[in-house]
Amino acid sequence: MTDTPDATPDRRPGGRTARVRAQVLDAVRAELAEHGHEGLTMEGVATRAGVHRATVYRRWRDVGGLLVDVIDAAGEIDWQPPDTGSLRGDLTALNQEIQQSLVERPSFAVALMAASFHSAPAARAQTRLWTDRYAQCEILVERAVERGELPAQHPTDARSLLIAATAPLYHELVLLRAERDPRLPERAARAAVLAAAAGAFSDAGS
Amino acid sequence: MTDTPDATPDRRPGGRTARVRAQVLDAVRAELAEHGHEGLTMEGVATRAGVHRATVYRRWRDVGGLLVDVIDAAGEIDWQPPDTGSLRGDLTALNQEIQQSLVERPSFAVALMAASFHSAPAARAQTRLWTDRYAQCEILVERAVERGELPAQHPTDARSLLIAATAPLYHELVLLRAERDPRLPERAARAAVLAAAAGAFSDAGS
DNA sequence: GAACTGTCGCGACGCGTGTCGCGTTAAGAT
DNA sequence: ATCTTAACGCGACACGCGTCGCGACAGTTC
Repeated sequence: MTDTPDATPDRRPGGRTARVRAQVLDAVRAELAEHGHEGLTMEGVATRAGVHRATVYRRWRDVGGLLVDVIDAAGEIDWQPPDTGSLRGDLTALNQEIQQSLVERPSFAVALMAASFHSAPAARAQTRLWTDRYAQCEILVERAVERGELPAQHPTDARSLLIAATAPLYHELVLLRAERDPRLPERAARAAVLAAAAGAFSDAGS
Repeated sequence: MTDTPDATPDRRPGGRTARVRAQVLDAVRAELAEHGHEGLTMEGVATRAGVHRATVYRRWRDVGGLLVDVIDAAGEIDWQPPDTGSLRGDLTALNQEIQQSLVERPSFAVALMAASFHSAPAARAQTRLWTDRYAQCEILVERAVERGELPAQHPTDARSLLIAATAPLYHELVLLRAERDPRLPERAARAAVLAAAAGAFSDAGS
């Protein structure tokens, strides 16, 4: 079921094993923050964690395995979507959060994306995390419908709306490597809301 | 000026040098198509090109250098944006082209993105290529204004509109790794056009 | 607390990658 | 046609990555 190779041995989860895991995962985050995804190496993690290389190889197999464990750990922290009182405000706040995570150097989010190209398990873990986040954000659309900001008779596809609102951020900052634009979060949110109001995300074709 | 390390030696660009370059670049494309970006290795390229490893290292330095040369070569082929008679049709056609390039296995475009995370020169070359393509597509918006599909008094920011129309494709297929959705190109194009008609991409704030 | 066994530390090994120096070949100049 | 030298072929080398087998340690159970 899980992609995690052997990161949490169920046979003996006690003191030392758990301590080694915590040391290694902390080392991964520290190495990621210090050297970026480029400098994330098995040997560096092992050395920083004060653990032998073979141990890291045995339990996590490769860099992707380390990322999977870190991603899953990140997915367990409870995250709440913004609630500003309006759909446009919510999407703007969400975009600002996304922009912040993509612009900070080094960016943990960018490191995950880069690693996902090299490890299928890491890619699946990342997809799981983002799918959960988008699902959690669907309540933004529901609240907007309740407030009357969106028409109720044309049911809006929440996922499409959310992706339309957030995709330009990733596209500009990650793929096009553009400079940070302080107005982009608000503009992308506004465009998505206007499209939604025009029925762009209702199931009925034009 | 150019990021290309030493791919085109200006001292002696004649017969053998040019032939080696052509062999190596062909080998890069073939290896990319056969093994994906994962299996693109200097030794594999050298072997397939019938050239010694040291030659490849000397002229292209690393895998990123090879990609830079291939990307620049791809930018020299003349590409024309679609012209279907309507903005929505143009954007839909553009999105279908993008989707095709991202879905085909192995995907040359995805390989470039993955490589761009590991080589700054390759990333710059890719950014140059995409910036050119988006600039070429601005004519789609100009034609739409001429046809009266978009209001002329509120000047539409062509780049923002194009990114809003195409970003969901990359987001779904590359980052979220969703399955191919035959209706996504048309839907993303429609949403962008509706947002543009509502003035979402004009310079004036809300 | 004593036996059992999962987990870790340790060192050695194979392998692929990247570099270097030298001799050879061939492109460009006279 | 001959010379100069840029570019390539070749083999050897160093280095880091990943694996393996063994012994030691510590968590679990009785």
